[in-house]
Amino acid sequence: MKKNGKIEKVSEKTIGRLSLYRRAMDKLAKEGRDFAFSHEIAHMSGATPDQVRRDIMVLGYSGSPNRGYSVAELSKSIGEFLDDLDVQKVVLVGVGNLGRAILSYFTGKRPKLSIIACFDNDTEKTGRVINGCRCYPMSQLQDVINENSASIAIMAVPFSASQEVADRLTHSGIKGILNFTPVSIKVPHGIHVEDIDMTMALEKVAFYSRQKPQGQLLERRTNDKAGH
Amino acid sequence: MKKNGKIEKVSEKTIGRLSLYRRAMDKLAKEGRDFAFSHEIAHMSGATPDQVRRDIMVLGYSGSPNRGYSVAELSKSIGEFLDDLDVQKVVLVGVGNLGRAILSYFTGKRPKLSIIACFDNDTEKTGRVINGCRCYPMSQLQDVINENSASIAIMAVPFSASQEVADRLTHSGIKGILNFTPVSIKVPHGIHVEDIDMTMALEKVAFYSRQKPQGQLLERRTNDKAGH
DNA sequence: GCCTGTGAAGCTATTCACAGCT
DNA sequence: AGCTGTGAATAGCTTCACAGGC
Repeated sequence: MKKNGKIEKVSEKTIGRLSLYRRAMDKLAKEGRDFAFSHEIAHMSGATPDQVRRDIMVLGYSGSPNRGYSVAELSKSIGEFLDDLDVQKVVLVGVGNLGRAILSYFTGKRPKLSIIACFDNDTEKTGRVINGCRCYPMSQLQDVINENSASIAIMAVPFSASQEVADRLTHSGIKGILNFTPVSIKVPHGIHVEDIDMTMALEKVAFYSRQKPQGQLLERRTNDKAGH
Repeated sequence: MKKNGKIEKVSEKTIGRLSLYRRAMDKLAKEGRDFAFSHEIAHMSGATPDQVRRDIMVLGYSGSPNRGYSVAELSKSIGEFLDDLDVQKVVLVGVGNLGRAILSYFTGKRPKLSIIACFDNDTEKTGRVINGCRCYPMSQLQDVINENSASIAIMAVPFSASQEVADRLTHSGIKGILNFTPVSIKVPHGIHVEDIDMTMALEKVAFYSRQKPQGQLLERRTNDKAGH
């Protein structure tokens, strides 16, 4: 998004990294830092200085060549870009081990994102408050989502229930899904799905940590000096 | 990897998708299917038929134009490509909510990947068996990794401990890390790190599920799973 | 005819390289 | 001197398009 009217495409990768930069800013702010250079932000976020500067371009915010970026202002700019004006309401579906871990993980992490309800079929769980979150039976999914205008769902249900739950969520007006299920769910056009596939991630690590025959194809060092 | 000597670079994305294709094969096998077409595999994995065919090329395995790919043989080929000959030993560091969820999630998921130990500082946990996995104190990290030749670690520790744990893991000979910590860890060259950043993922979903002022810049969903 | 395998084209994302600032 | 902002070049990925096979 440029300062003037011109609209520009922002890549999904950039969106993700902006979230990381903001987290870096929060950390620096806590340490009392007022300014940071692109290479510092890059180091903290696992990116390159070029990426950082290019990503920040979309915010329409500019740093200063001799002091870098203002920690407070960059954080604010990212917030204006990423966050909604209101708090966005989130529901969690599936309160098993993973669901509970997610609940305690996210609680209070981001002020503009609030998990307002969770759902499960297990009558041991429904009606109770779990990790600070009220648990409803699945039958109330639609109602609770509508009454609260929740727009985001986190799915941590057994894979066999994935598609059915996804359908019910999209019918209830959910606009984005964070899917922890190892299933590629089908959603109507315009609904955003972000998959977190832990098995795939572990298998990737396993592949790259294998002893490769001749250390081939994993590298491609050109002539760079230090690590990253 | 071509059939003949020629070595070819395989992209990280392809590695990830091969893992998904194998899972699709496992599912089809359970349903009694013997063959599958690229478009079916694509549908099940959230990919395109072109991608599927191209990814499969690296295996050196070929399908048949009129029956598609043999479910059993494709699964076997992917296994030969992705898996090590031996079982790869995995350790989990950090047995909080998330760590326990990970333990129960992965148990028995993949025969060639075995979580052989977990670690924590909490003396309530150490010495016990948690979700089928023996829990050791952090002080025994190096010893247990070495004695068992573990090559992979899953990190689910508090972010403040991230870098220190990563250092100890790499010093102990760990070759790959699945990092659930919201911190970009620094590792020596040659060690593979895969990050699962749940906060970033949720913020991405939140961004894309926002009602945008003029529906601008969100057009053009490229990697839209639903396709059409 | 509809599929696979694959060179070639088309895109997207990252990196280079440098002007301009302070 | 060392940084930011940004066109231009490059590398990496995906999609097109079509030959070849059953």
